[in-house]
Amino acid sequence: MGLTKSEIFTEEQNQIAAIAKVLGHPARIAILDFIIKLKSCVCGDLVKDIGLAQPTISQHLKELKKVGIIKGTIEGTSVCYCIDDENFSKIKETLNKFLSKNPTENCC
Amino acid sequence: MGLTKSEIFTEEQNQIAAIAKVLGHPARIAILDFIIKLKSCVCGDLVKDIGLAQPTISQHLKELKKVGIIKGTIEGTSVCYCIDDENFSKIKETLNKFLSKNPTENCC
DNA sequence: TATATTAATCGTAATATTGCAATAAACAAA
DNA sequence: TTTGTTTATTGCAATATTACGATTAATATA
Repeated sequence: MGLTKSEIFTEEQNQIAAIAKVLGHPARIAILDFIIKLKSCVCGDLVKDIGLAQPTISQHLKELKKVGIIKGTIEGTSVCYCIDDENFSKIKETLNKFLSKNPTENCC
Repeated sequence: MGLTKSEIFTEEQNQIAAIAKVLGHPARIAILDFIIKLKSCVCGDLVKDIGLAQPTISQHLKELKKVGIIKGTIEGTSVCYCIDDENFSKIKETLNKFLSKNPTENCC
């Protein structure tokens, strides 16, 4: 009831789902788009660009950080958010591995 | 609230997020694993294999069908669920396009 | 030190998701 | 037609997510 039964799935299934879940919100995709385009990596700029309240953006950044897609570096009073290249590569590998296991034939 | 503000994001951002969201649950990954391995495509076999109640599996199948990853074919009293190859290819392309846009350099 | 700037955290309301029991619907077989 | 088999739908309880105002924490600057 509202609670995912993680224990009945494999480690890998849970991991893939966890990554996909974090990517499963347009605000987080928009944040990644913004950071990847190197427009800026300062949190405040994200708030201005995306159009959600600062606490909301902060919350989404936290989610992205949790799975290791981005990392934050404190620079004075502001925080610089960047792609965590090493982790993001691993994440992409995990997803690609799943996406590439296609059935050679189908039954219907 | 609890309501995603889809209108402030691009079509593409919403689309990527919608796909990722559906993949963001281990039961749905397990279902895809099962179908892809061609163990069986009958709904009832999924229920037995995965260990969630029949209505729960049925609900997850509905989600997967909604974004076009799978399709269901009625075969007598049972339903055969298979990967919708054409749609799944498009979905993978969309995801890969996003995953491959990496920043050439990083700021931190 | 006082004040501004920036981002995180807390608390809360609204909505969404997950899971299942009960039931319905659709079809096959006796 | 009746009965069994299989899947979908309904209704509901428990939990999670999204969003934001208010506040806090941390640092920079006057």
